[in-house]
Amino acid sequence: MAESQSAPSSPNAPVTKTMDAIVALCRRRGFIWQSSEIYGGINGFWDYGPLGTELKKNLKDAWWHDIVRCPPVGPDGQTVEMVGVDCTIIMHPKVWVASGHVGGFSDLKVDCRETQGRYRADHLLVVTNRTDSGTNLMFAFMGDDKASEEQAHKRLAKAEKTTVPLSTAQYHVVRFLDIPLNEYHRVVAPEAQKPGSLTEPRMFNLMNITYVGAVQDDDSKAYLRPETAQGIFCNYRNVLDTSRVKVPFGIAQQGKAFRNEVTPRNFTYRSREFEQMEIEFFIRPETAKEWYQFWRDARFNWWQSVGLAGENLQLREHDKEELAHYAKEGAGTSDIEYRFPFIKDRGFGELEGVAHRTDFDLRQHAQHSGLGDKLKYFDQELQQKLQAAGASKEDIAAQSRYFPHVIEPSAGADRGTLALLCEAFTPDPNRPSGVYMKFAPRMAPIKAGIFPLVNKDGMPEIADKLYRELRQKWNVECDAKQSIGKRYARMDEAGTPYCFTVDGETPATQTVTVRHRDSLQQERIGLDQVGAFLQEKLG
RNA sequence: GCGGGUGUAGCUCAGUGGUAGAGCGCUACCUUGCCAAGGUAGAUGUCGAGGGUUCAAGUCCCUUCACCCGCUCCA
Repeated sequence: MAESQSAPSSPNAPVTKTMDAIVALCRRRGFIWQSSEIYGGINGFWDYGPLGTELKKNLKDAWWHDIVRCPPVGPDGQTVEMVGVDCTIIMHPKVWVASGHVGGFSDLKVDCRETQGRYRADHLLVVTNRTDSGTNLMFAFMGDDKASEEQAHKRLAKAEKTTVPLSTAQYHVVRFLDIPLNEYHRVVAPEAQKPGSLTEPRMFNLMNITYVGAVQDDDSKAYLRPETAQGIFCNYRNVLDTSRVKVPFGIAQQGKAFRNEVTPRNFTYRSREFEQMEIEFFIRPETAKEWYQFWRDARFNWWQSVGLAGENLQLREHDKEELAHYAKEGAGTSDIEYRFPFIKDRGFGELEGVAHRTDFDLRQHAQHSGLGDKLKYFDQELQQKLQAAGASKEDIAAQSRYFPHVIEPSAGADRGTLALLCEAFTPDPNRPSGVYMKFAPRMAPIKAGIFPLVNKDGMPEIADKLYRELRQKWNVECDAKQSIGKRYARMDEAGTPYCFTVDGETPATQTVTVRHRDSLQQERIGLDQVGAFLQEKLG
């Protein structure tokens, strides 16, 4: 633990860039705290303090501005059309049946205490003696794994002092789920040496369940959304009907999502409640490749623009076998990854995934909602183009109505905020704080500190006037207490890029000093130039 | 979920059965003349929580919660 000592307890203690040190600074300065701390905390939930809230808001606002209000020019040279929605966290339970979440992620799982393997209970089979005495061993195997099955048969044969193939008159295969609990001590798990290592089946539901209405029964069961995407898909028709967008266009949403992670770990990186920033971008199927590449690169560039410009950021294309169920047939999936200080195995962790989801979701909702082809997009431009080209009526009808394909750039706001924190954390033994937070000025929680050098001789009044003027546009802080060095040091740990100091010369010359966080350099500028200075630096 | 470790003031830690401490930070006042300066005064502890052993528990035992590390999981 000595090596991972966190933030400085004294001004001169050396600081190294470790996750412990970053977490300690986050706590100490009010970026991030554990939720419900006074009750001992709750695993996988985190609160943002004053500085963290500003930081996260800056990231989300930048995303909203750069994606929804002012998106980049598309690969076709056209202005990208993008609109926002803000959907509920609780949706109709059928949404999650259609999306595949209910089927795929609420399974009974069985753990092996010996091998630490985990199995889906309904995939686990057991080979056993039909007429056993109540003491014979049983051997479990994976139903979809031939090697596992053969091994179980061989081991049973050995235990029963017979040979394979086992006589079907004497031996049979049963479902693990059909074996009574009091017989588990006789079951040998796959790869295990001793019997009795399997736990009883437990429900692993990755979605949070809640109940809507005062009566809690199966009919009132609902889920907290595990992704914001489905709110977009469910409103896709409404957006088309009300906002005059045309394919290609995007719908963006920021919002909370919930997942019962098996093991929340690594500070806020894997939380059970977290915030997403998602785009579903609807396109003609044949343009999938170019739009996929466009968004992948645009999103990568965006993360660089908010301060993750170094080699800690990388773009990684998924291998085929890594692809999600909805993306198997698509143009690809890639992760934008950041090298967090805590992830040891590969070094990089996902910030955003860009996936070609094909038309999977819209088709699923078309089917489950019963709307069918009514959820298809009617492409009038394409229809006119086909008519002009002299296509047959049948072809025009068939081709101009379709389910758009979707490119989904899905980013984590909390992971992004954490990456900003990690990237900004800069140890510096030459400054009193031992560390400063080198946020890009656009992201910095506090844009400027305004200080009277000494708390007298009219300096506080001038500083206060400047403070009141600047706070109209930016989050700035005025502080007159204690020595100027302490105030600069505090601003270093908050990551404030600029400090304006009113000193003895100010009344005569109407100038203040600007102290630059990264270089520690100072310059004098006119008191009436401060607003313009910040405007230029912050964009 | 499994195994190991940790938990005392805001932070870093001392305290091995007998009155809860230090440094830093924080607050007020004084001082100040550009990088956590100095003086004076002050506030702050469910010793992670619950239970047990004991005349007496921060300290020993049990349970639990949280965090860290390694597995596992991660549509």
